[in-house]
Amino acid sequence: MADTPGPAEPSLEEQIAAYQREFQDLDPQVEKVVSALSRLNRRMNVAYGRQTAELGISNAEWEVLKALVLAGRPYRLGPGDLAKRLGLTPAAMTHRIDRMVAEGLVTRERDGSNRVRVIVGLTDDGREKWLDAMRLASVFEEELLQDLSGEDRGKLGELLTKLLRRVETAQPDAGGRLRDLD
Amino acid sequence: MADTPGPAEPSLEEQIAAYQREFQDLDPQVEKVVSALSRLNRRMNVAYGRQTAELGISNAEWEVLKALVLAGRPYRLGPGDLAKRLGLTPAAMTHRIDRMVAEGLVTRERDGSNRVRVIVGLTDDGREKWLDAMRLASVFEEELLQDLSGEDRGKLGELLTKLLRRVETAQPDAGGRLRDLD
DNA sequence: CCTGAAGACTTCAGTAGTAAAGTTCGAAGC
DNA sequence: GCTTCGAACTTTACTACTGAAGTCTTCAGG
Repeated sequence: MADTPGPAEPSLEEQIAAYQREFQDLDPQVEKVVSALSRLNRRMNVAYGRQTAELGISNAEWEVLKALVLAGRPYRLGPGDLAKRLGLTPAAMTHRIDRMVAEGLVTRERDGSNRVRVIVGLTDDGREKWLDAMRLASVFEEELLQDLSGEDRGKLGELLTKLLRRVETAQPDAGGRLRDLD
Repeated sequence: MADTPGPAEPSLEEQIAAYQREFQDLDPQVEKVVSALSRLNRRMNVAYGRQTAELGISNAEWEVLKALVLAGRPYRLGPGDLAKRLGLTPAAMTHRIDRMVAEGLVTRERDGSNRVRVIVGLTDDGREKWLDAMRLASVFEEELLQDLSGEDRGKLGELLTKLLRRVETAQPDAGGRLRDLD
């Protein structure tokens, strides 16, 4: 009956056209960049979610593993620090760590020298999971960029870095939770 | 006391270096693009959240308004269709619409010809909010891209579109919820 | 007509997040 | 050496989303 079996999502081009129609004083070039960025990110998150699910972890857990590994040996950070790096509230971090300890991906210990401090450490199992995830991710990322020449990849990295610098100077530290408005 | 008052988040450069250290078979050029994309998106969402909060709505509500406006006049869509466009489950859509109806941003009616179908329509108030949000967003987006020449903006749009095309063909319709894996 | 299957939305139970209050320990002043 | 302040994590109450089950309507067949 429905002539449109999947109305679903309009294409990027249709969306740009709709913006022009509904809000004239908008630079289509700018809107194209912004819309593509946002869609791209959604798609990438879906892809990562698929991959981490394959490994039996969630994207959220993967982020924690990533932060610990990127911190470098001995792969230990406090919950507060982790929360800042992931852009979560400390409360959310507490719960996430609970789950990950239960799954054996990380350990939670009290700091010897300061008993109110907690230290989250990567287990061997956690490190293995991270490596597995990275192997999958790197294949996906290479595929994602496969249509771009080496030169284009460099250019893209450079352009994105410029944008990033701009927002980062505008929002000194948005590493915190989303609502540090007041 | 702490020599590192805000350990917070490592810079993009530090992060790339850490990846090289921890996982050698990774193209730094690729990782730079991917990391920049992900950070950029986080920052942008923070910025949008700040703006919509200024208008007394949430980012989630803004997305619904956006979908309705972009659908074109008469600015009406069913909850199921909306859910697909936003990448949510129908259940989440029901609740979101509840809130937005209560705030007078949209209306919920039964379709005359098919009484099981529901139609969500934009109110004048909702359209106003969308316009306000767009004005703020377009200023922000112009600022975001201000360091790029017209040529660079075009190039960036083109490169991002290439990536998008690649993921969209790889994942035919990920417009649905995140977990259509099984 | 009545029945059964399919579609579209809603309801329910469970999970993960935020904000704010609570707890515990360490450090600085008196 | 007590006491108070502050830092770091946890707990509590609430909000939003997912997946699955439920309800209601339409449509096709006997």
